[in-house]
Amino acid sequence: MSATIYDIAREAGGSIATVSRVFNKANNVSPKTRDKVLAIAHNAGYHPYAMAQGLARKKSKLITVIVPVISNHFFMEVLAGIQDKIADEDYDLNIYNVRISDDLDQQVEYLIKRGVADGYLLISIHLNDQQWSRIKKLHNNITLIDEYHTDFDSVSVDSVEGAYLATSHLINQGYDRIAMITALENSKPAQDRIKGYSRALQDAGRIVDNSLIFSGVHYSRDGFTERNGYEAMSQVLDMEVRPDACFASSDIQAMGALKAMNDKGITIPIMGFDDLRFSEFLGLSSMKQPMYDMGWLALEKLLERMDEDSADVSHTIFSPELVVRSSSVTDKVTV
Amino acid sequence: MSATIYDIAREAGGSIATVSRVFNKANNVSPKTRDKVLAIAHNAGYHPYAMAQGLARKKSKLITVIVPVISNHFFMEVLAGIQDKIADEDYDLNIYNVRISDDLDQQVEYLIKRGVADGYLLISIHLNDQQWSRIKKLHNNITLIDEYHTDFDSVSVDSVEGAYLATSHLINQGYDRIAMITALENSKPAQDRIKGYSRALQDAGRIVDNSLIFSGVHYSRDGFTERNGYEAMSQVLDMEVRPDACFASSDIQAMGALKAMNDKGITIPIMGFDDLRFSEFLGLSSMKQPMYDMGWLALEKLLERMDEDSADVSHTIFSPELVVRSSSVTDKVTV
DNA sequence: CTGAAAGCGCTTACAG
DNA sequence: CTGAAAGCGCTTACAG
Repeated sequence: MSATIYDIAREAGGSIATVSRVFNKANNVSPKTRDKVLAIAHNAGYHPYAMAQGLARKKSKLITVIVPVISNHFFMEVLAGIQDKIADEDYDLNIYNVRISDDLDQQVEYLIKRGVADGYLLISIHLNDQQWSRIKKLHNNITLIDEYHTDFDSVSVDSVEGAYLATSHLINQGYDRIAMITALENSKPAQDRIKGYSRALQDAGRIVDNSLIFSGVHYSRDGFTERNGYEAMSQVLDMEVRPDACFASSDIQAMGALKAMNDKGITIPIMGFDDLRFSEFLGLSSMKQPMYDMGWLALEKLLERMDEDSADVSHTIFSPELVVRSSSVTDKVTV
Repeated sequence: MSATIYDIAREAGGSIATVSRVFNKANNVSPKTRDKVLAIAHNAGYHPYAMAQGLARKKSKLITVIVPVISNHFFMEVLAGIQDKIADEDYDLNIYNVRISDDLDQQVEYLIKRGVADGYLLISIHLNDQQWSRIKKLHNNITLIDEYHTDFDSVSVDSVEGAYLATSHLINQGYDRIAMITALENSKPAQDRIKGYSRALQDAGRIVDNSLIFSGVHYSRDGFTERNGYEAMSQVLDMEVRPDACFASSDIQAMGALKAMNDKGITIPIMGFDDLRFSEFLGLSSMKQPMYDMGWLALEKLLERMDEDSADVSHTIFSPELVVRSSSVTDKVTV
């Protein structure tokens, strides 16, 4: 270890309390003393040891973000919002990754029990009721992003509605046989999007045909990959009675689907979901999720909660917004 | 705070030393005592408080990754490698973001001085000699990724060579007027790639024409964006004497460039740099960087360093690999 | 404005 | 196999 508060105090001819005050920006230190301490500290490369501060204060001035290892574009954008917001605050951010597996809840519990942060932002962590109630007992300052539970503050997007709108957009243009490209079966967002797709069809008086729902073969990242979309679209195009439009459960899959269509020389209208940065450059129609805003807002909520223990639980649910580009527009598609 | 070691010890009718031993997997505890402590602890939701452990042990069992806020695909892939590697180790990972600005070195210094981690992985942090030597004094366990400095273990890619190979690939196909799309002028990788581009031209007996180097207008994320590439390519295509090929300093810019060509109905051969996941699905030729391996290897080096203080400094420099797809292939491009 | 002292929750020789 | 005690590096009433 390098210099400690004792070293600085000795050299400055003062007490450790004074050194501590200087670094805690207390106002009850004479300018003279302050400058002296600061100079010596700078010279020695001294800075209070975070672990010791944390223990003494019982506060770490740290916000922990917990996110699945499947780091994707969604997470990157949410994180950008969090980072921009925290830049204004007197907190540090640190990010922990958890693996999506059976012990997901244990991993989250472990991170919270160790108790390094003053507040936690959980992104895309989906647990069951019982698991959430165990978590609830561990800490009061937890905000959920991309997940909903009555006991926690949360910021999420209505995937069901988004898929409903996307599918309706296709229906309204007169398409008959609308295929869907989905992801891993037990992925929460994937399920929600199938639900919205099905409802839209039903509300339009159509029958939901499960043979029109494709999922590819490769499931890395829960199937939200270009490859998965490529495979699924290949299957779609190989059908005897070819679908005349397609809704993909993510832009990243839609991108693979676009390539599959290109390789086969067949194009059908397609919609994605997410509206990633690059989608505009693919001419890909999509459902826009306010990812950046979600991150920003979630942190804001969390900080409020940390201030005000007893505030009512707050839930914000954004509605995805239809963004129409060339990929789903009829006149561009029909020859 | 919730239960402490004292609570558990009291309830178990033992001393805190024993409780501590149980949680530290020491072998000198009777099975009976161990089980009892574990049961009580589980019930109380107890786990040693990381800050206290860190202070007492003077070790945190933590590796910190420091990365610019400009989180991009490169970083995502590197991180994936780090994460997969650390899964086998008895360490936790946490990620801190720093802003790219004049006080970048200060931010890094601050994070290291607070001293929460046992080792640091710095990704894409570019500093000058003087700044690096200050950092060097702060901690012995620091590994650089995507940066080279004699004093630190490092894992990087030869951007100059990569750009050289990319440009040569275009030259070898007989293109005459090869434009380059670059990024922010003072971005290190951008500079290196211009260098490689220029050298390749010179070695082929060509003259480097600065009016063929375009950089777009928008510089968010240092100019490594779809938008920037779109703008730059629009300029390229508007030239009176149009270039007959183009090297873009990143795939993300190449993607925007592809769109610009599409919008104008003009196509010229193009190469990117990075070989991102989606590039295969765009048919984009590129220079492959082993991002995942870089992350994995860097962590390995760091752990070795933590074991063996005095080992020689180690540098690994990967050579990017040419990946040819349809975007740069002649017969597909010339009508 | 400054200092002495208790306390934060743990780990780890040391002694038994 | 177990316990008493010192120590990790700080913060923060309390007293002056």
